[in-house]
Amino acid sequence: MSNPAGRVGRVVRQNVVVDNDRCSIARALGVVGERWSLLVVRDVVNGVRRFEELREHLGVARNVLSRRLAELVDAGLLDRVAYREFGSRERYEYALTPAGRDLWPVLMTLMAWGDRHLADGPPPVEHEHLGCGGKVALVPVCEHGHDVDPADLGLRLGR
Amino acid sequence: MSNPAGRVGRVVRQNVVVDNDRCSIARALGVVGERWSLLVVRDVVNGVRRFEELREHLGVARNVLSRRLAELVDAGLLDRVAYREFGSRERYEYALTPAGRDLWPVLMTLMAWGDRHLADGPPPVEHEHLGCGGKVALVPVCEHGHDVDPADLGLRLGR
DNA sequence: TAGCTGGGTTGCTGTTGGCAACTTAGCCAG
DNA sequence: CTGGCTAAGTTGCCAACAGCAACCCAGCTA
Repeated sequence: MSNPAGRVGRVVRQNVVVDNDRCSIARALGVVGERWSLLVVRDVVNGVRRFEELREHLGVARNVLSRRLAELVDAGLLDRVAYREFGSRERYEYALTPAGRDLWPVLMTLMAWGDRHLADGPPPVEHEHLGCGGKVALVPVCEHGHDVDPADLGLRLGR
Repeated sequence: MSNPAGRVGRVVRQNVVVDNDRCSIARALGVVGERWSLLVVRDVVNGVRRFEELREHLGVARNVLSRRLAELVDAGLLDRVAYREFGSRERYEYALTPAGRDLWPVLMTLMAWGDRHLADGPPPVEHEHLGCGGKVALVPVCEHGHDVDPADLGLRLGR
């Protein structure tokens, strides 16, 4: 590793370079980094759970969706659960697992970035605190309770 | 749109479905959703700025990296800036634009998710508040200052 | 003048994405 | 009990993109 400044435990602002296959970002992207994965998760979060609904809303080819869903089930982000409607045979829909549900902050930050940098109007969707109706954002806070200015954000290598 | 519950202004917990090309998540993924984009941004954030360094650290093919960098410059996430070292000709390195820098929350949430769900040990990197040394996380807070429990997070359609 | 180095481009090949057509399982109507 | 309908796929084919390796190019140094 060509990382002179990145000694263990040292706080640095740059040149914190982790071997790529140990990096959690790289690993996360290995699971949800493919073309439709996060959009599928987004739709399932939003209540679109069935194959045909997903295909129609996403405009994705059936075989691609089929593969993506199988991979997401496989990766433990979705569960394939049976359901049956009146006068129809048993079918399957897709539900989030806890791991899948935990992706909501990723979706939220992506959405915030898109709202900010790619918008052509007001944000089409906002997150809201059901308790009080206020808009919700993700803010960086340190374990001692300080609000953290992004400029004061450092990286520390673990052991 | 097949979205009976999603009337404008109505707060709902699911079936909030936005037309795909107006969705900020879809747009964001259109820019940073391709295979190496976020990893390149991550490396540039971490101080890896030059073509050869990026290529070596990411293990990506030159032509692919070349294309990705051009696209990221094009999309306004990176700037191609000249530099010159003693005894070398002028070369170029890549620096984050404000829009690129604003991706840090996306990287942070991805990292947190990977740390939580794909880890095989302690987190290799942590974010730290340079003021006090405390670990930093992104927490959902509403505009009225309440900490928001993820279970109390709703979606609201904009106009 | 020849060689080195960073930062690419070009050509070839293998994998993935996308479309369209076909399949399958159960329900229902005649 | 035959034929049609629907959701949820599967299969086949083609085009686009990723990956690898080889080559290029501009300026520096020897």
